[in-house]
Amino acid sequence: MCFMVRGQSGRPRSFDRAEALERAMRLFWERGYEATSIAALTREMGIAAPSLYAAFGDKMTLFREVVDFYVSVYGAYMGRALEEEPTVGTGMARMLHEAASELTADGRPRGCLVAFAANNCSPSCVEVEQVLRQQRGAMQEEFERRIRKARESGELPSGVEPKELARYVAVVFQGMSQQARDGASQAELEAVAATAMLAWPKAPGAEE
Amino acid sequence: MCFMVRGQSGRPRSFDRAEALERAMRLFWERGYEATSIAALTREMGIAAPSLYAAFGDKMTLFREVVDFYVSVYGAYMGRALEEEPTVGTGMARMLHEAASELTADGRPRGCLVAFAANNCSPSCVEVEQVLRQQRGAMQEEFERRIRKARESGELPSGVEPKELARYVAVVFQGMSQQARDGASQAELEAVAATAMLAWPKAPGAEE
DNA sequence: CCACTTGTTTAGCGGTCGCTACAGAAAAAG
DNA sequence: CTTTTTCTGTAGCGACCGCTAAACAAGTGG
Repeated sequence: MCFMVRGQSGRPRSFDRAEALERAMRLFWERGYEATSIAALTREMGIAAPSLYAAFGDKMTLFREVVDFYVSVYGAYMGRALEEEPTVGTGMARMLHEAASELTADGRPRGCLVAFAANNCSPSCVEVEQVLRQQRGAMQEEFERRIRKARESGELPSGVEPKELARYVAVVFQGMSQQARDGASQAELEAVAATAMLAWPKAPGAEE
Repeated sequence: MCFMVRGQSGRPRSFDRAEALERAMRLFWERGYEATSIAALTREMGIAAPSLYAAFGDKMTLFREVVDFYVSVYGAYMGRALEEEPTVGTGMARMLHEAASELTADGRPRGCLVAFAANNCSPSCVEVEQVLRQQRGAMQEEFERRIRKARESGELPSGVEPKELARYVAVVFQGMSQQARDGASQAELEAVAATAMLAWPKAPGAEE
């Protein structure tokens, strides 16, 4: 009873926590927060309810963790596209182009979890709606920062409003996500992305 | 017992059916299909459950009627814009511009019911999801028809693909709807609509 | 008045929801 | 071995879900 601080006492967990989290993510991704019951989660994760609650807290805490995991894994391509491309225009184009394939990839639910997992919520779980709303806001702000940086370096006309342009890109992405849910193919979404980029402001020095 | 076919026997209904339908619509619009319980509906409509079932059938039948009503009343501006404007370009621009104010109007839920009321559904009510999916498809086809007509009359370059362009407009509209839910103002959505129309194909004869 | 039809009210059905009390099982510590 | 700690399985809590049986109320037709 003295210094048992190794955190290793007691019966060991009988399942892989990371794998269980991923399975939970799949279900939330497919059906959304409220429509995913604890019973469905335990079935899919292969564990009983008390194990779930011991490992992840309550349903909402689990969902938060799922969202964090999703964003860091399945949303990472966005930040990469914006960082790695030399100009904001090619960055946004690449981001939307990659979104077309990410949102329709085989072997996973279609569309974006952040865009759809908590759109229709009972009054009891507005908190969950807020979590995703905040994530969408963060994405939009990332767009805005990149655009503002480009404008300051003279890459875009000074008349461009970063907030407005960022909102436009977010609109296109979210619309593409809905289309993916409704069955649009990768090629169809790529065409949408290409069309959307026709609205992108011309560089200051580029005459036609 | 002979020919009482006037449909006027029995105790008369004690509530206004049309008003009850409208109140139901508000609730579905705000919360979506599954998150709106019968208890919430009866409370809001001011009637008891058996009256609801007698007048509207079950929950899904009521929802279908709500959707039809919504589309014919709150979605009518779309068809009007596309019909009344002389060119497809001004028609789409007006439609998106009006959407910016429709989706953020005071005194009603934000965003489009058809876009959001059944995004996260349990396996038990995929049917409802299909109803709205079909409505979205109908909207997109309406866009496509108008674009095709314009192309055939030489109003658009022959390289334009009506289906692709229609999907782009649908993407913008659905994204705007999401933004409206997330709190975007009418002015902000109008800016998005204006930006989106920058991608609209130039008329064949119009040089710059 | 009575017969008939239809709406309303109360009360509650079987089922699922998120969540947990409790007892047993599996590890480390002594 | 026993004790302590932590996880697992069963079983079920109270609340809510969509929906409805049954008794009563309010009209029409005779």
